[in-house]
Amino acid sequence: MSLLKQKILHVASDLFHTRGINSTGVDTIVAVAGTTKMTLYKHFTSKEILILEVLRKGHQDFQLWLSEKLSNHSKKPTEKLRKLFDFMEEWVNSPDYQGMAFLKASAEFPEESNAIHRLSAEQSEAFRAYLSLLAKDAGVADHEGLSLQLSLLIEGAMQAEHMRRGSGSIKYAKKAAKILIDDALKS
Amino acid sequence: MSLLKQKILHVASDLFHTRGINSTGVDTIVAVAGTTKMTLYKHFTSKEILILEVLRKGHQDFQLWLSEKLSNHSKKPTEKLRKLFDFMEEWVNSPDYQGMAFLKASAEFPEESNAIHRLSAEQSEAFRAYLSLLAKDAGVADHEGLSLQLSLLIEGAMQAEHMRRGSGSIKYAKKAAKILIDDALKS
DNA sequence: ACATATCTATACCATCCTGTATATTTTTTG
DNA sequence: CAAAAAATATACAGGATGGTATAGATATGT
Repeated sequence: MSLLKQKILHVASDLFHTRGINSTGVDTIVAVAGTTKMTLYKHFTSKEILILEVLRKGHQDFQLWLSEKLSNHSKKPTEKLRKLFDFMEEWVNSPDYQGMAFLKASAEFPEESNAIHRLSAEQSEAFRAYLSLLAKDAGVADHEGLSLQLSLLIEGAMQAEHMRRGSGSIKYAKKAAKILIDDALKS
Repeated sequence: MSLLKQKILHVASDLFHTRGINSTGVDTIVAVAGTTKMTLYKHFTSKEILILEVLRKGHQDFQLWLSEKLSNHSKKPTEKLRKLFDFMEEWVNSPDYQGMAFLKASAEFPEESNAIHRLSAEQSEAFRAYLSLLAKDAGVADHEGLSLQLSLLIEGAMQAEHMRRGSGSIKYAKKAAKILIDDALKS
């Protein structure tokens, strides 16, 4: 992938996160990225395509980062599950954290027929399915249920951390997760 | 308040919810409400003011509805706390449910300097404070912590229910809430 | 019936937005 | 160095948007 294309993707992701997707025009994106509209439209056939690629890259980066962190930490499934929220906290506090893009995207494009909305929903579901697998490996009977609960906590905490920074959302989400995981493991 | 003004507020709230705020033009609002732009701008000096009033009304309606339901149900604080998620479920399934507006609004207007964003953050915090009061009355020591956790679950569930309808988010949020409340009450 | 306030109808302006046309310059590659 | 590819500069079309101007219609209360 061309350097410029990467730069555009990164700048767009940043602007979408700080100003919102609909409120960010392509003129702003190319200005910040230090290029022109012609080049942008040579790499992305439309703004919608650009948005979709930003979402895809963001989700991929996050999933890769998380699963690598988890497998580096331990081979034992229950250890992984227990360490999950520590890594989520690390992710939120990492310098170039740009939110969970699909959360905002689905809010800005609420119609189910919309391609951006559908991709967001898929990513949200994929993340939950990943959590479900973690829980299953750890021997949780109702791993589907637990994964849903954990994803609610995480998505809620992301949202809250964005709305009221420094509210300690992650910290309390972590405590809640511990209680839920303990409960799910013993039954 | 004039009937037309109410109608405009209601239609705007509905359109904001189904199509998004930024994607809904004032032309569309007046067309659906069966009136004209002149009338709209006589009642609301700008689109931003309209958005703010929609948010205020939505939040007020919800808070009134919930606190009334809770006090009608029982006078005992612990009973109220335990019944909370049942009413949340009822709210989500009610015919004219239009989401928790402040969640989406804060996503569409992410800048902290923005008036809409600030109101959203205030409402989110007000809701959490209300939950904290419920928990405190029920004798929960760390009522601030529990209220934060419950609000994460609720906001996460609202978001999820909007993204993947019929995912059973509320049902599992309710189970999680029960576990967290039990844990908080016994310690 | 008269005066006042509210609502409608319609046209319009200025601005912003996505996307394209055209021509020129820079970079890469053989 | 020459040819091809990629990037720039700039201007502009076409449409949507928020908001206003003007003038007429309808309703309300006295």
